[in-house]
Amino acid sequence: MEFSKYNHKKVENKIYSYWEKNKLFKPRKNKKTFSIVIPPPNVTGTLHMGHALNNSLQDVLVRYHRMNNFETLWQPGTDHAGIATQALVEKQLKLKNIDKNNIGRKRFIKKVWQWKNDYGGKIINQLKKLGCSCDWSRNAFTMDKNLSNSVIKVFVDLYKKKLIYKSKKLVNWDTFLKTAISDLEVDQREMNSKLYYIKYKIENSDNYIAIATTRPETMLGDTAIAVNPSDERYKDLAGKFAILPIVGRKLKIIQDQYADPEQGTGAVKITPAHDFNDFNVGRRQKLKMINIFTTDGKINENAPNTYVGLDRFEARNKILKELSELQLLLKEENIKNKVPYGDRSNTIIEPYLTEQWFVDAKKLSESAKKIVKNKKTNFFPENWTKTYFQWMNNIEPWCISRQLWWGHQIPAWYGPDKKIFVAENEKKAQLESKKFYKKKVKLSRDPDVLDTWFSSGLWPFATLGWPKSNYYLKRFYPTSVLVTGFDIIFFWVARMMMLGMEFLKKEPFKEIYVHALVRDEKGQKMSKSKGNVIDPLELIKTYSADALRFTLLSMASPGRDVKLSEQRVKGYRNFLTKIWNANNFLKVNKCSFNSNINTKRLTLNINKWIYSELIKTKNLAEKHIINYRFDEASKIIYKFVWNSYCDWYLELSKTIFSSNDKKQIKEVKSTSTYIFKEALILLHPFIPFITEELWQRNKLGSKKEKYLMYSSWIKENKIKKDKETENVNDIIDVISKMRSFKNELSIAPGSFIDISIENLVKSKQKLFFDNQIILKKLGRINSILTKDITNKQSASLVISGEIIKIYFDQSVDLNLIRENLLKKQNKLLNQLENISKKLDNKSFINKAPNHIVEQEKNTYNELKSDIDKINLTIKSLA
RNA sequence: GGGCGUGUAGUUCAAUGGUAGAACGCUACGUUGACAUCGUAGAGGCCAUAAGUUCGAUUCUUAUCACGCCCA
Repeated sequence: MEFSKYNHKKVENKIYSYWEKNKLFKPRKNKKTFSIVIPPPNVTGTLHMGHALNNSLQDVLVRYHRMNNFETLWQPGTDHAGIATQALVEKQLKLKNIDKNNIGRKRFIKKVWQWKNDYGGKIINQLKKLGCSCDWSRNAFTMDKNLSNSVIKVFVDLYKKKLIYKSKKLVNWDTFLKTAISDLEVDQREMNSKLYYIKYKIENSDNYIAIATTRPETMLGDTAIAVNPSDERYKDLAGKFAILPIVGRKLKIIQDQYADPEQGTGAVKITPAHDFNDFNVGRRQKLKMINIFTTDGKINENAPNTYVGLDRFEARNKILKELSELQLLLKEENIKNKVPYGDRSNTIIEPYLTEQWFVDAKKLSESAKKIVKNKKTNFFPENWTKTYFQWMNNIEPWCISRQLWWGHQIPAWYGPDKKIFVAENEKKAQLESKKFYKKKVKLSRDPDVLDTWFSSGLWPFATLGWPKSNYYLKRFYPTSVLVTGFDIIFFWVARMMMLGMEFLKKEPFKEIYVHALVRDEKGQKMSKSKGNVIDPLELIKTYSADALRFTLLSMASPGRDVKLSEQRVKGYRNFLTKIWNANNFLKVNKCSFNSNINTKRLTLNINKWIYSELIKTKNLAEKHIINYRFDEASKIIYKFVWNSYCDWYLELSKTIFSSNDKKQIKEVKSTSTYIFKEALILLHPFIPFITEELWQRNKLGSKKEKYLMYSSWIKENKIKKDKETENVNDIIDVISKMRSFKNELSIAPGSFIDISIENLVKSKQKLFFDNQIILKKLGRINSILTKDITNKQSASLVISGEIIKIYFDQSVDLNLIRENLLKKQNKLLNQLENISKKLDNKSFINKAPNHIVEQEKNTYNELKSDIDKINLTIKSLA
């Protein structure tokens, strides 16, 4: 009979719309709850391997809990990604020759929304291709009305608590995007740079003081020179003045611990407006702060005329040229240093003096730390706790304002005298200003928007409806687990913890499962520039979403990166085919899926055996899922389906099918389908598509459990230890050994042979006779004899201390057999020697635990008996 | 400089205080009315190096050497 092959391309889309149509992803009321909020992908994003891993993991958890009677919510959504989205739309407009400044803020934002509505759903559809079972009816977006309301409320609230403030500070300034960014968005890259040694003339003297700098152009903003108070070389110069070359400004030579006598010349120029360390020196020493850059990194009017308008790097060259003409450039040194780059713009970040809004992260971090310390929130793997604390303990004020248009505009209004009114809307701000000024004044709103991570920080509760109280918030907050990559522990996780604790007084998640990065098969980070990016959607197209998911899950070992190779995906695609074909086998044998079986009343050993294997597998898989060991869980189920069920059980069942025993056939028919059905249920969280397809094809839904997605894993968890299931293991062992023995002796594996079990004990003989149909078929045995045939060539096979004689018609090389046996014997002798050494060791006998000693003694005896039997056999070969 | 992690079969990875397992790859063979996207069998490892703890270390401790990541 010919069967159709599994075609995932036809199946997966169809199945997904079936789930959606029947609204299966919505939470169903139940006693226990389980909830996850998705790490919202950027609305500009497309699905990459990181997403694929992240969401496969979440989907397994969600599907597992949904099946097993938890009221389960997977809250989805996307992030508005301020900079990325604005840049993207700006670029598109530019192609149409439209400048955003010409159309103005309002119209520009309209354009962004239009883009979002047209293309923003792309990644959501890609998540669907992966099989994600999010409740899409609740799909959220960080710029949605209700989320915006939460953002405003949080801002106003924190401002009132003085946890948000405005301040003039040095910030990381992106001269390309013309906005401030947070420290986390700065990438420190090691570069080959030059250290320039420059002479500054001492006032009223012919002497010079030499300083070293990697950024000579910033000298235009120098306001002092610092030396270390302990530095004898400069004792005399301290307090005097140097003349800033080119500019001519007088610079006081100050003493400050910051100057490191070991570095450069020991004297250091101080540019408080353009260097974080110098800024601190400037504050301590009350120095003037001179800003020399425009927002786009050009020299401003605070510099000599010839420099104004020059780009910062042009200015550097011009300065160097001029200094060398003035013979003030002492030398250049090649060095390696860290240069700050903006992770979005890829340009060098400028420390820049501006007024920005800050969150007092230090205060907020206290309860966020406490909750982890008290183990209300746990990291898995646990060592991420350290990373979390390390950052929390050294937390800096968080700069939250961005000079962008796309995002949550800061709810702050300014009066004519720059007095700040923070309020939920303009009306309220007006009211407050009226109170203050005693009359109506014109207010202007702060043009800046909030850092995107500010709104993502509210994600776990804002998406559930906060600040309104509703069923979802009450039911699903705190969420059960956050599944995320380690790269955003600071960016995102820490902030959700802080804001969640501040506003809900409860931790946002009970557990944080931190997964690794997906790399290519050589262990390299995937990047477009390297060209080693594997597109998950391509893999889905070729091998199916199920195969991709299974691959990622089986490789998700804690604390290890996932090195993805296409071969693995292919391998798991084969697994799907295997399942498909097993189903075909059941159909060939007219196994009906609807028959009820009472698993307690199984009579056939093989049925009892496969049932107990099923329970074992379920127990382990359950344990592994709860412990986030998806690698182990997927492996154990894989092994059960392929090795236990297909390789052995179905093979064994063939012997029954070809017999005449109607009763036995009936039991096998119903057991095989029953086990298959249960296997589909176990497999479903990992490979939802093919399991659903088979569920439907076989009409496995009952009235009580219509949907596979709602079918619980089997409840039974006791594993019966009885002789009958053990017998099956023995039979399997005998068959395997027979096969390998034949192979070693180069006997055609297909040939039927006679064996004699004369030397076996009675109970073992019984085993052989009880299972002779199986043994004859799978072991390819003609007849099982109880008397030795003396006139035939034979060889002896030793199985756990028992000898079975095997006869063959074709002539076999006796030397081959002998060699073979000797090889085996040697191996055993080595083992025996090791064990007897142990047993001779008195301290081992005295100190090792009893059961280990017993165990060693047993192995010793077994080995000895095996060796003796082999000896006998070798002798008999003569 | 501080912190974290990883070195186990050709490759990717597990497990374990009582001398090691899987998958893929490789080799040989192909008998069976589910399946060649398959079956059966096989080869393969001083568990990075050194010292210590222990009756016993691949496993615990320390050091060294490699590699990776994060923070300054």
